[in-house]
Amino acid sequence: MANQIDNPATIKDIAKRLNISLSTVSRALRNAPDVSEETRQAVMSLSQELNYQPNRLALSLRQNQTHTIGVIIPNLDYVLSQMVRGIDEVALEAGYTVMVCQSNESFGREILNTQRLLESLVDGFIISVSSETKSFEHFKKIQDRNLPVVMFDRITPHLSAPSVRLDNQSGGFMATEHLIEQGYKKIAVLAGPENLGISNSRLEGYKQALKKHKIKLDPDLILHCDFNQDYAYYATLELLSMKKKPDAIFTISDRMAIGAMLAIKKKGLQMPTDIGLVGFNNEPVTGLVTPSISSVEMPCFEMGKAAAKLFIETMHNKESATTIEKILHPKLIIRESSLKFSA
Amino acid sequence: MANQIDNPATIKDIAKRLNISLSTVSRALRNAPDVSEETRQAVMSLSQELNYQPNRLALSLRQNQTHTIGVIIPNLDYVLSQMVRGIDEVALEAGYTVMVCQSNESFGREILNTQRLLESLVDGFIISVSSETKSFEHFKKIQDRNLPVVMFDRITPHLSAPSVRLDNQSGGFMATEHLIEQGYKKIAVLAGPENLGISNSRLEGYKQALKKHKIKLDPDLILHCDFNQDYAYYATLELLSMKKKPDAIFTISDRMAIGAMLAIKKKGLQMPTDIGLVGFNNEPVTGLVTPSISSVEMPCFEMGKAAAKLFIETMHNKESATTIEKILHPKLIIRESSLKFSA
DNA sequence: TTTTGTTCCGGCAAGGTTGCCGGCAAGGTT
DNA sequence: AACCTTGCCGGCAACCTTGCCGGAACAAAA
Repeated sequence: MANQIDNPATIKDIAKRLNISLSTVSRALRNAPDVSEETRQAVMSLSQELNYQPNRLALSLRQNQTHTIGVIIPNLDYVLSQMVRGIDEVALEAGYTVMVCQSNESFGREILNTQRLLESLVDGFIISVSSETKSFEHFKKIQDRNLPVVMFDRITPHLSAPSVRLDNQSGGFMATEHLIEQGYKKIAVLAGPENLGISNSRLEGYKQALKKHKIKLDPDLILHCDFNQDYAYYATLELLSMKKKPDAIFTISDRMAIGAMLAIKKKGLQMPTDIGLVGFNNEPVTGLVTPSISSVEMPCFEMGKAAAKLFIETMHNKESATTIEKILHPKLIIRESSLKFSA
Repeated sequence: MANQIDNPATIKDIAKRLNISLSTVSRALRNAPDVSEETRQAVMSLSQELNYQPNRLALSLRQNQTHTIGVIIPNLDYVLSQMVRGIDEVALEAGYTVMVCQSNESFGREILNTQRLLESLVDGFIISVSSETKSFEHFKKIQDRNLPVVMFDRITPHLSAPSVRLDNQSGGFMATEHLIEQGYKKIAVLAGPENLGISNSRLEGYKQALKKHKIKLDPDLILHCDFNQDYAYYATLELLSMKKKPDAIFTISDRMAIGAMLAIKKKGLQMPTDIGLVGFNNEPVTGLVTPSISSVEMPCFEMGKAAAKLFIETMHNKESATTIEKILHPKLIIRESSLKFSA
């Protein structure tokens, strides 16, 4: 029953009680070689008794590292929550603490977050960029300080840093080819913001699938809109009002798929007979709505873990190539919305 | 263009360049009174030029506070994500940084998180307890260190701390009374884990509504199960296999409502005609499934903000009563699953 | 005996910041 | 002339820890 009431015990307290110097206590605690077994025992047992724990601030100040990772993400939706959980998992294991900041898809907020985390003296960053972000100066400031950065999910070529991402093109390809194989002829895409890499890659996969199956690309069937249910709703209404309206839609996210679904229902059309629909992310909601929506699954949790692992590797050998790119693979989950010919 | 390449500038650098003492620089930067206007100007302009920013570690070490709040939550589902966003919002505004740790509903993990955050020397805690937690010793350790704690959402009477919560009883009452008014006679409840306060309060509201409308309480219609879609599914199947099966179900969360919905469909029953259903939380998914599910809405974002505000108040006058309890109010959102008599 | 080596320990500085105290000079008051 | 105020500044200690260096004590080798 040591006095837990007072402030936490420090090395100084131990030294005083044992009548030895600070240095000796420090060495004893760190199992340094030049301490007699006797004093080491004494220090150890007293430190246990006093429930000594090294002061992280002092340690960080001394060693110039905080064992903290700054994580910047656009929001905390289903996908990113899973990823954060993955990051957390690995970071915890490796003795790091994580500071998560949401940019709320705002460029200004992202800059502010970067700023704040730099002030907090984090040891490095794991970043998924906001959809609003077109300039990357604020991230360069991180690299100016020689801190490691890992990008994940929403990566950008404008920043040279190791990254973890999905094979988005493959995902787009799978979704589109599946629709083609189901007999859909005029397949539209609801793509995300034009400057967003993941959106464009998925779109690229779409184009690739059309090409493979010798379907002519119709630019009118490609709509860019915000990553957002409402926009997708109106965009779909628009699509369905075209003279030669599409018979299938591939949306770049499930949020958008939901919007599209609502619009399709609004128009009184049936899935999958009148129109096919495939989303992206495989959020649980896709399995719950009627009809259930096919979607491209992304290993979110794994991706978070991979990002954290890559970060820690980068941390340990800073000289490593910045061009490491870890790519995870998607999986198509087929549900009612696109299954014209059931098995 | 100062040398941004090197390590961040410190007070010492400024002092050297201006040939004055550290103390004077420190005072000048803090706008202390006893510095001549002349030197203050010099210090200010040079500090701008060198892009000086105080080292937070040194500051924290000196002032014994880190301006960091430890947040412990059971997971990052829809509800808690919103709340975290609210906490973030207020904390950022007040100059605090937030460290979020997920317990994953695990008692052991919650203890570990507490431990880690204490080691990180956070200035205090904002906590929503895990459903597994029955002992609260680990939280007492926080209070032993005299750090402020605010509980939110899932609060417990076993820890005396200011708290922010929903009027859960009222929520349970609203949901149940609504079902009664819609003509349902045998209303079952899928309650959460027995030791979870929010679950019991909602259940209490249910009982209160029955009492008000002079409906006899049937203990067989109250099932406790985990906060979880699968458990709810099986529990509902069980309910619907009873001889005198219920004609309505109130679930303590939307996750469970989804499970119940799936079971109801599995049994081939129709909502709202054969059976009514009301959930809790008003997650977006409730509006998307067919039939859409009525649910009790909870102001998550506001609750997060309130928790952070309360924390900051508690922080500033530590002597304040620990019994402050801020209560937010729910709102019933009526959808198809319970609307027998549409307007 | 002197040299060399070993074992253990203490002192000091550093990391960046602030609070307290004392000091110095210029001016004003008795 | 002796004293006190005022304005400004520097030194030192403290927060807690670790790394480096030097030194004391003693034993073994020359």
